[in-house]
Amino acid sequence: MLERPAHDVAPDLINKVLRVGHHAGRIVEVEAYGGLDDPASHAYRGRTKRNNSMFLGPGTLYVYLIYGVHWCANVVCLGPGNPGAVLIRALVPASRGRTTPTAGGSPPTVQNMSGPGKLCRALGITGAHDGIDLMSSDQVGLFDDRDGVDGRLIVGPRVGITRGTDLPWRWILEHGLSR
DNA sequence: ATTGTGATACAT
DNA sequence: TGTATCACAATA
Repeated sequence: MLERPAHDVAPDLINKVLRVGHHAGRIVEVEAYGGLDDPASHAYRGRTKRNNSMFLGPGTLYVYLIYGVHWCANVVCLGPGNPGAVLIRALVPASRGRTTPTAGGSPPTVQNMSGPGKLCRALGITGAHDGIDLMSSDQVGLFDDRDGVDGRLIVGPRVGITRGTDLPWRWILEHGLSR
């Protein structure tokens, strides 16, 4: 499933459910990032302290801080010698737009999960989750519930980058954020 | 040759 | 605001 290039895995993550603790969201927008071949990837210049979890193998959660403010979450693909990851850019509440009432805080909404930084805040993802194995963790999980939002996939260039802008490695579920 | 440090550019 | 990179200094 994840042991393929990120640009191959990315569209397959659409409509999968990402769960963190008692919050969950259905993936409706993703971007793929490669390794040494992709100048926009954090792994482009090899292994560093920050991108270390991109090298831990498929199923690893790679979480990094952007603008010194927002956490962003990626699902790592491929193996240690050939890093790649899928940036999760937007979610909608799981279970057909309704979320189970949670003890305390209000459940995530469409609006507060529409963006890579916002979704991490909504689900409570922080640097503490960097490097977690999605397949074996009981705190975080990635699921195919064989359900999802109907719609076409819109493919286009990645945003917020200065290099590698030619690659059509962004996938958005049409109407995903409006249902 | 290698390692350290301060400035700076920019943010998958 | 954190990080990587670059230029250059210091070490040896």
